[in-house]
Amino acid sequence: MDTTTRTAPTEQDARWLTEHEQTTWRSFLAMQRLIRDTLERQLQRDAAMPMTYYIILAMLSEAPQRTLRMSELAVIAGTSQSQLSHAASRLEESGWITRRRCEDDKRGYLATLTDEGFDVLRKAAPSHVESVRSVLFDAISPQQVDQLRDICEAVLTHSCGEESPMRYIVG
Amino acid sequence: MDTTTRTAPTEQDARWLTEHEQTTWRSFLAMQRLIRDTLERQLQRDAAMPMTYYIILAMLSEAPQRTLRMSELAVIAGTSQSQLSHAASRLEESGWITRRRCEDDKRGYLATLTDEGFDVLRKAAPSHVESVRSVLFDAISPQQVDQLRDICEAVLTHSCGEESPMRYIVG
DNA sequence: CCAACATACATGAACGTTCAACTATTCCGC
DNA sequence: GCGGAATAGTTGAACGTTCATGTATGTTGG
Repeated sequence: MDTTTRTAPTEQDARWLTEHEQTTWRSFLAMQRLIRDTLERQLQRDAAMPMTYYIILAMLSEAPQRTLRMSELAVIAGTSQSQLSHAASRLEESGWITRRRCEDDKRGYLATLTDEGFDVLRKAAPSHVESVRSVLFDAISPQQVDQLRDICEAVLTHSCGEESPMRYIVG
Repeated sequence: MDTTTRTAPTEQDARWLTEHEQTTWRSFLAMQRLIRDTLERQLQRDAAMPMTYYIILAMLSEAPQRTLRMSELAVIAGTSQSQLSHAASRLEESGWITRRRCEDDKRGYLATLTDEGFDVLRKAAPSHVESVRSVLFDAISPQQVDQLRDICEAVLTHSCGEESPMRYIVG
């Protein structure tokens, strides 16, 4: 839909995008697809896992004792609890994490990255980082890195400061 | 393509992210999740379709005769052919598009947005655009819009100018 | 204390995407 | 023209995500 002009004007309740915003938005969509597809393919090829799983392992690897409660892990990794639960089942099957009950709060579970999981992550990391670099950071100037960070943080604080229950943390 | 054997990934041949790049990357991931989730939920709630389908309908609506070849549509909408084929089947079931053989090239099919499909799109557009605005453009300054556009285009030209067969067009 | 509610997580069905075939048509060189 | 390769599109299976629901545990007000 052409969002800059309309056939039947109903100006009053719709705030349309300017032409400039429109092109920016489409560029953003294309860039976002490019980055996502690139990384997803690379990880699938080199480590046989989706990026979500990689992030889950990565977040666990940084936690004390390589261990986090499922709910915390979900927030840090940016997944829903349901998604994490399914993912954890697969990761546990693969032997890359373990789950055990949380003693203080028996509703909860603690997920721990196994040595094997850590190894998988260590092997997967270099080519993943290389992909991130080549698809994003090699393409933009240091100044643009700063600008991009500011933009991302502005978007995040704008949404998380108003309505959302702080669901999108930086990780 | 790097054909040098990388048997044991050591520090020296891996180009890791600087701390600054690291935080930028995580902010970007979080922002990208926020935007995607926001729009996906809004479209699912208000129009009962995923964003991919919305984009397909939108791209068709801008085409002459509201018609495009499947392969062109796939490129413009940023989907794989297979994805588009599946989506087109569902959209055809819903009565929002039609497909007919291309007479010049009988391998191809022409997809056309129906009046009903156009109506669905027109009804879905305002709240979608409102979401885009509120989640992104309301959060950043006009100058940052310019910066973001430049960044996106830099990323796109960087990748599409080297290896990729111009798969990520702006739409 | 205990009923009502909230939280933590799991589960299964529905759906969308990906990947690897597969069919049908066109293009190209000889 | 004819055989082989390339192109356009479809299909089905495998997989991941989402949504609604279910179960167990914790919390709280009367």
